[in-house]
Amino acid sequence: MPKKPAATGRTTTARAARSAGARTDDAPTATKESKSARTRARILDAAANVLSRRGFAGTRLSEVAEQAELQAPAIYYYFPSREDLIEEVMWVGIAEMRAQLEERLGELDDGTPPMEKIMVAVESHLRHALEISDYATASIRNAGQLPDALRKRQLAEEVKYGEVWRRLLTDAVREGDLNPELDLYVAHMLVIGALSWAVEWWSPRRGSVDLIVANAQDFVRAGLRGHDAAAGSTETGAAEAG
Amino acid sequence: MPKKPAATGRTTTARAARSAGARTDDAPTATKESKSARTRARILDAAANVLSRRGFAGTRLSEVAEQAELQAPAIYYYFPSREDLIEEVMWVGIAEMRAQLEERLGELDDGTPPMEKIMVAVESHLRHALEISDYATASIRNAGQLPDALRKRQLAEEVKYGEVWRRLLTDAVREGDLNPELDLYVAHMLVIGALSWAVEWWSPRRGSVDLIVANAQDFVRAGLRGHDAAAGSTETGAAEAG
DNA sequence: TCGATTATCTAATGCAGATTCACATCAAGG
DNA sequence: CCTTGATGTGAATCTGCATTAGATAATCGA
Repeated sequence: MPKKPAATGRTTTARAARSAGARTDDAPTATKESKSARTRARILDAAANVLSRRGFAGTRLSEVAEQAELQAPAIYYYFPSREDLIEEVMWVGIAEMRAQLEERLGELDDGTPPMEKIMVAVESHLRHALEISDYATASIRNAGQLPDALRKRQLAEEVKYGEVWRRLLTDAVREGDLNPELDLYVAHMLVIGALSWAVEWWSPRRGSVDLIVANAQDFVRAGLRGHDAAAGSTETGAAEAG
Repeated sequence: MPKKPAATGRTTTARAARSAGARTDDAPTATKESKSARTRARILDAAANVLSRRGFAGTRLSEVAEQAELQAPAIYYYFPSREDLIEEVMWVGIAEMRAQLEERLGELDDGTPPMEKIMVAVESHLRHALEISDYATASIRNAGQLPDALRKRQLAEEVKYGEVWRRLLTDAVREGDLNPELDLYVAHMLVIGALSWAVEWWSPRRGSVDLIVANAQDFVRAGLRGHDAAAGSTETGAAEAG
């Protein structure tokens, strides 16, 4: 009966090490558990990748195993079940997203205007989704197809991430930077949608991430602010009968 | 050996029937869209619904059958295989979307300014996705997870739908209605993303579709137009082909 | 080198779900 | 009624895949 490694691994799944890319190895003692941890991380990474491409139901342990360069049953040494593995990917996906966002926001000057913070958030979201992480893609693409049981933690993280955004938006409102005709929640979702959708169409051939970021920032800033004229001429003959 | 009904039938739902031209039989029994056709449509509708909720790999024929109120093997009387069934759903999804958009655009005055046409497109997309059709939701959510073999037709339709939008956007550019800093393709995708994402978060509890439409229109219009003070450095045209 | 703990493999097991097959049922006409 | 084709069914295959069991390898402290 072998002792399994950190079953419900939460933070620091050694993938933090990979993505942050900060250290090769700093603690001598860390090296020992590092092999096990690294295998676990390899599996998790592979799962994220497969999940992002195949979807929840389409994620086969055999494919995960192949990509992690081991045999499928070995996965059970690190995760109690397929569902647990997937759950962790989904959860880590958004958690990292929020972590990165808060880090970026933390680096800003106290006096930074709300709209500028939103621009930072736009960049953070896009870069994370496009450059860094299959986790984010997996998380974004599969949120809608996950059985409720698996969704809990992810949902909680999603809420937290949403709250950060929400705060930015309300700050912007207070500053008068937001088109007053916009419903805050709807606006929030429109922005997140514009950004999240990028994982569906972007590829390096579509232009540099920098280009995408710049465009998205322009688009979101203007969209949120609204045109001066927007206050008056909103009616498009479409939704007048509220 | 019973004679199967129109194999590659497109006359599926009443709605679909009107949208595209048939390419197979209709000469002998021109007016026979009765029970058989309706059963087929029921299956297709059920498949669209299941597909939109479960994803490609998660779509079980048993669930489709249950929703269509028949037994799973009966599906094979109308569709050669699970994949064919799914393929048709995906394909019809976007085809209808485009059909509706072109219909709406066709109703407009010749002199309608480009930006207003875009507003109509925004409304059309949202209403179709939110109100009318599981097909659209299924199509949107699963485009990224479909095996290439199944993707072909859908992709073709997607391109056509994209071309309609593209035309609207280039017209707006000609009119000087678009922020010149925006890359056309990226802007297009940002808009589609903001709209498509609605299927992930909207529910009647989030507000009326009218509200969503109005907000989206404001957001998109302002976002595309850009605001007057948008000055800076850009090398638009980086990804300007396609 | 030995044994113990850790890590991983190969060969079952068992189920779920697509597809097939061999009959039912049903509607309409003779 | 009885035939015939259109529809549909229930039970039987066949396969893919998660999960388990039972070894074997690798690592390491002594």
